[in-house]
Amino acid sequence: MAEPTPATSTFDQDFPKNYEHATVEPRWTASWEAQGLYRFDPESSAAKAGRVYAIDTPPPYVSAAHLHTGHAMSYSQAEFVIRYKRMRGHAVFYPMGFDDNGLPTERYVEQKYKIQKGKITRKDFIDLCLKETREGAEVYQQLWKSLGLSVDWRMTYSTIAPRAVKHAQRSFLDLVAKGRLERRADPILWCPTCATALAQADVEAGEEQNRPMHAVRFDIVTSAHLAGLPDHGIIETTRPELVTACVALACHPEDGRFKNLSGIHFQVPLTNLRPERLRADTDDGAVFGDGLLSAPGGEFRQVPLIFDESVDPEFGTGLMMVCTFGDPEDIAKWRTHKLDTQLILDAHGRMVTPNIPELNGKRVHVQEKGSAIYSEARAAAVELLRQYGHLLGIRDNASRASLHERCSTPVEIQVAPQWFIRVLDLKEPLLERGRALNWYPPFMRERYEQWVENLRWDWNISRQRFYGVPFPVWFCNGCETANFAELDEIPVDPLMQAAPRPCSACGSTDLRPEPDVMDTWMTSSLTPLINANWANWPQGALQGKSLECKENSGEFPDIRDQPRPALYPAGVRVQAHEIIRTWLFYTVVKSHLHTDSLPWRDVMISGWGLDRQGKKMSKRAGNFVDPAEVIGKYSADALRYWAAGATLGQDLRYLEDDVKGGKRLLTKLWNATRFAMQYVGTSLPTQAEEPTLADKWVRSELIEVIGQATQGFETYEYNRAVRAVERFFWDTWCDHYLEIIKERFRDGSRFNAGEVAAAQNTLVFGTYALLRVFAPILPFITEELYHKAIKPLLAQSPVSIHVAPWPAADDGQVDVLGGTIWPDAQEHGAVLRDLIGAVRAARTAGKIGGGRPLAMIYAQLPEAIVPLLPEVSRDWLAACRAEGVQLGALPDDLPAATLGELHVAIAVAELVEQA
RNA sequence: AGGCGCGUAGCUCAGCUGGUUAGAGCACCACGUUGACAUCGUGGGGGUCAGCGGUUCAAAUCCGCUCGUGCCUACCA
Repeated sequence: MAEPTPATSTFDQDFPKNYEHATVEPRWTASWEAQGLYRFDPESSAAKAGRVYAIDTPPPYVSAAHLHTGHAMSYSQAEFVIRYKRMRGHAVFYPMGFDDNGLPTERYVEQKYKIQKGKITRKDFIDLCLKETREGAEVYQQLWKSLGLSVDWRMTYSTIAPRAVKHAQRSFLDLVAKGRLERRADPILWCPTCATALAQADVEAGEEQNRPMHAVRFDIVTSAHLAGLPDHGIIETTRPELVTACVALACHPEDGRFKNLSGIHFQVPLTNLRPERLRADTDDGAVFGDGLLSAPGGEFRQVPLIFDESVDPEFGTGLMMVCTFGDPEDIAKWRTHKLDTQLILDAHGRMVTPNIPELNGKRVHVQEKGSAIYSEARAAAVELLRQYGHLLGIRDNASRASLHERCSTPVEIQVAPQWFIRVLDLKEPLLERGRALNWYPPFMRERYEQWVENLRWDWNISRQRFYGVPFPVWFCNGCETANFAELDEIPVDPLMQAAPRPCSACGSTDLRPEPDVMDTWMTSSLTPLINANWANWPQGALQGKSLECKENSGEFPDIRDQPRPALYPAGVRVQAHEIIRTWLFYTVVKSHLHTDSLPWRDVMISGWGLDRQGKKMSKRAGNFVDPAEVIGKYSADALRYWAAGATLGQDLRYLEDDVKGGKRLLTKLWNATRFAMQYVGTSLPTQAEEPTLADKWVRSELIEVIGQATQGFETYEYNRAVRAVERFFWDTWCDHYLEIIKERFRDGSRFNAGEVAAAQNTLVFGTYALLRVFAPILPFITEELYHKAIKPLLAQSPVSIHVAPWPAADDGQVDVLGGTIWPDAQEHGAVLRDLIGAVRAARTAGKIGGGRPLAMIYAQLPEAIVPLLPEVSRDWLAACRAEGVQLGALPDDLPAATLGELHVAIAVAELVEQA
């Protein structure tokens, strides 16, 4: 009989009664950092064997400085799986990135410093952006560390740093070489507030609101007026201010009302207006001042009637105004019918109508208070149309505007030369890539499919902004040829560096830099390639390498800036669902074009962090909770525990009670481990063990639970893993097993030394296994407990629980105590559990506390259970602190209970003595 | 307007390929706990699994429709 090791003062010192997360967590953060525990090691055997797991998580916009528990949630969720993979023996490559180039940062700086593009020098502006970027990154890194993210901070990238710039420029040049890039002066989406071109993905639908429909009369040109035909047509439009940009009226070819009108022309209202006083004096009209009025005096511009299948005869009057440009429909008809172009908006959304002073210079869109949008240009146009008798009516009409997602301004369409990546011809191969990717959860693929199917624009990557990756391009002032930098000349900023050679076409040395910068997604779409240092790859780096997105092959130069093709394709991309159409889509495009492969094997899509009411947390809404506060109050582990409660792909509400639940779990884990170790002592038992049913049962259950947890992590369903483990721990391990074995250590007469040794082994190895399966979720307390309780007992102990082997192997074999599952142990253990439950119910019925010994348990049991009693009864009696059991009819006068088919009554010790 | 997700206890949510009496946590009630528990344990109340119809020996689960809700996409000049 081994002596139990009771709590001593030494034990209390080594193993404090309370768990202090506020001191423990920062200590381990520092320790892990000092050891370089999470560094990617290309020399490790796992890396050399090709067991590499590279992670591509979102580089947050550091400019935002608004981290909330929603961010903490999604990064934690990714990290659960990352820690699991590390324990499975993968060489984990987990870098953090910061997205600090582009429009989001510019918008932030503009708002913070109340400045605008154009009123500050390009250099000053960029300096401010860089400053905010540095400060933001610092704050973020602090939080990520306190959250326990196992990032290799040496590998951090920034999307404005030279390495990323080089990648973006190489990507550009590679696409030029592949014939994927075009410079075109197409009509493109345009933000009048930001004064830049946009891509389709930058546009979002606004709230539905009243956007009145205006009926406008177009007179038919007199010479074409035939007897019996009408003398005018009526169109309906929500954009009356664009009437003077009309280039055609369109109808459906089968529409009977217009069939006979083939060949006729209409007069465009207001185009006959001229400024009153200066009409005779000048030709160009550039000098009109305020107070001038227009008056009829010129010729009406005439536009044809065109026939187009896309016009819906049922809509409005069946006659549609085509102007340049109100919406994509206009562009389509403009293209098909080769129509004239009448541009009347400038880059800031102001009307350019020199002949109509009342309209000229007026803003098309003005953000009013609330969500209503009032347009001064529209109001003026309506007034003019009414004045000249062209406005036939206004009716209410609900629809929604397309907004620039960064500033919520309704987008316009402009024509200006831009760089485009042709993608519209790639829909099929891109859909094929989407199908080849492993989506977790699978239904998220639908979002991708729909986006690709609905693509309507090539990817415009030009932005008329300051803070972004420059195009490595100089234009020839002589012949307008675009001259590109060579691969060995990047990264380069043409605004700072003169063209390295004369124009390739005409030999001129008169070259000017491309002033535009690249779309921010041009860079962030390269994150898997940036991590692999693709821009530094030699020719043929991927040759002979499987791009099947299976396991990666080995061979790593270990210097940070060296090419690392073995990290590509990455193992997994983790991101939220709302950027499937942007980040995920663009990354797939790039990998398809650059490497003819997928960028990663798996994609894990997380949901949103919601507030208590179920609204998405955001800075703008002001409904966010600061994760640093939560960590301070409840610990990072508790916050992570909350995050682990989300079903993959589903949103999760932030409820403080759930974080408190995590804190409770930590306390329980601490106490249970501390309790267990009191009975183990300072070394493992040498006595051969003789496990009882309780030992066999709990070990068998544990093995099953480990299997469930493994299965959960393998499919990125961390919540299944944590729920299974937590339930086992609380219910089976604490409430049953630990209660059962107390008696083994308390009363030396009941159990022999082999049985005590069995309990001690179970405690040690069960605790070790539990700590390991909890470790991905609760990295801090598991590390602390591992070092306090387990590591000193093991002969060959891992330096950290986070590099300890996962307790299950690929083939499902579990290494806990030899992985033995005893036949019938789970079934018989369930009987034991029920028998204990029945007695506990009887105690409750008789108001008898669990501490009071029982003299006798009277039991009436089903036939099938009776034969199990020899195996079950000792643990049963021990758990119930009962002297004996007697089968048969139950005495009437004792506290009794029924659980299923089990009927029991109990007699406390004193009562028996008195009887 | 299409697509996807969700609708299960007062609240927040699990319930994978259909199979005992539908579960957990929180909240609530009662009882017990000076021997691991800044508490914990035991027991209890509480559900038309949104609704209707279908398939099946068997449906929270599969199918159809309807309603509500959220998101994605498209938007109608």
